[in-house]
Amino acid sequence: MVSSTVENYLKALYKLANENAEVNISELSSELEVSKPTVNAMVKTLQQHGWVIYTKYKPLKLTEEGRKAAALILRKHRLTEMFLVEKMGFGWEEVHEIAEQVEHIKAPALFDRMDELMDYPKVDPHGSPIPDKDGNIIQKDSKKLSEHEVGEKVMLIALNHSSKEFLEFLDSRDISLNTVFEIKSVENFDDSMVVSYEKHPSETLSQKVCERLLVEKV
Amino acid sequence: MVSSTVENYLKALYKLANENAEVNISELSSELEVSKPTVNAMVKTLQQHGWVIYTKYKPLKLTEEGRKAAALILRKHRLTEMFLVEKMGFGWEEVHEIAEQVEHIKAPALFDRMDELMDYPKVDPHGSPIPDKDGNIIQKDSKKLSEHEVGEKVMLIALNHSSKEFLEFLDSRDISLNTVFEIKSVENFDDSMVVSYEKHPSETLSQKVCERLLVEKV
DNA sequence: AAATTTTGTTAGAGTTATCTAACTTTATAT
DNA sequence: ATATAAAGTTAGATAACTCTAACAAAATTT
Ligand SMILES: [Mn+2]
Ligand SMILES: [Mn+2]
Ligand SMILES: [Mn+2]
Ligand SMILES: [Mn+2]
Repeated sequence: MVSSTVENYLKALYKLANENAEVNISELSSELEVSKPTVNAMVKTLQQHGWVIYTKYKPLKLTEEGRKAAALILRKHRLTEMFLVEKMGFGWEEVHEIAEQVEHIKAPALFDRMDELMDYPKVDPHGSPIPDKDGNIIQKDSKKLSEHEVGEKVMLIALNHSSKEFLEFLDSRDISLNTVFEIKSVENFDDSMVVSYEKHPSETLSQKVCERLLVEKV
Repeated sequence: MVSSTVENYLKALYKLANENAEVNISELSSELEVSKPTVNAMVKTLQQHGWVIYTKYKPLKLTEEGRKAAALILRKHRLTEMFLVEKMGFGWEEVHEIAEQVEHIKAPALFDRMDELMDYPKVDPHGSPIPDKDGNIIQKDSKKLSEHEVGEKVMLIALNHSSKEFLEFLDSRDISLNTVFEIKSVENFDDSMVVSYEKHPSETLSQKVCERLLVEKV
């Protein structure tokens, strides 16, 4: 049976492959905060599972089977997060750590039941898509808030990175998924934006924040 | 952090200590289906945690701290089982395997939330008591059905052993917790009992079954 | 009391997952 | 083109958890 350690490497590889197609040992090493020799050894395990194509000194390529296996772990992670929020009353900033553990549980029925009880949600509490049982994943196309212009009205549909600190910042400003922003102005100096949204007639968001908010035009 | 392997040894030790007070390496070895040298090594780890008193060639004694640590794992196991049955619609025969994994998750808030959502249940789906947050456990006193006599009316409050096969047998006879039996007769030859209960005017239960049903007089 | 069986320990080894140190290969800069 | 830096690999070690084989101690039987 695949250990949670191996599953975490696969997940990290999947994440990096979504950003770059080809992935370096070094990237995986810093993503997972383990040494390069450790990654080097683990890559051989991933290869034995048919999840990665590996040739000495060449960048790693995730295979289709690897992509699917990773998506099925993400499915468990995201169903868990959604279940914790929707059915158990946790805040969106509390669920990632728990899901990081629960995603390794080998009990398909548990996750299918969560799925059913929530009536087959399409996204997790942070707006990330939930892969289906075959590992298919529908990525809604969205743009960063920072790429939009003054006067546009956009709705928050997902987050780019979702650290606890960032989520708590959003909570403090009453920003949640589906919040509709109107862009009032963009500061040339630091690319910060002034936006308005329900109950907040004027709020300034730093560029860092605007890059992490994925929105679609309304 | 304590690994799930170590936690499983502690649980097994707790279980055996409840039956015998003193526990042998051999007993643990067969309970967990690992070799005796493996147990011998692990006992030294348990000792380092202060969970067991160990002297070469002497039987093991669970310490008070060990008892408490074990009870807290059992708490997570049983809350999980109850949650799966009460809130997620699983059958009582499906939940043990899942709980065996979930009990190792390090997220106190998850289990406290389950507890709260179920309004602090006292027993799991098999009638076993759920320890409180301090590891205190209230064992309801009950007798085996086999120890009762003709004419008595008793209610099923817990199960002695709860293998999937046994639970499925009970399902097939519509026997569940709180079922009230009236003992119609006891067969001297094989100690089987004929009982009646709701919708079952006459059902024969083997001695093996009667020994696994924990009941109290009504 | 001696023999036998059961129980427990030690020794030695394998697997997984990790590290550091040293080296090699590839990429980048001068 | 050469030097330097970055990336990748190999070697060797450690910790956790497991095994089998061999031996020692304790308990049981004869
Ligand atoms: Mn997450
Ligand atoms: Mn994880
Ligand atoms: Mn159980
Ligand atoms: Mn377990």
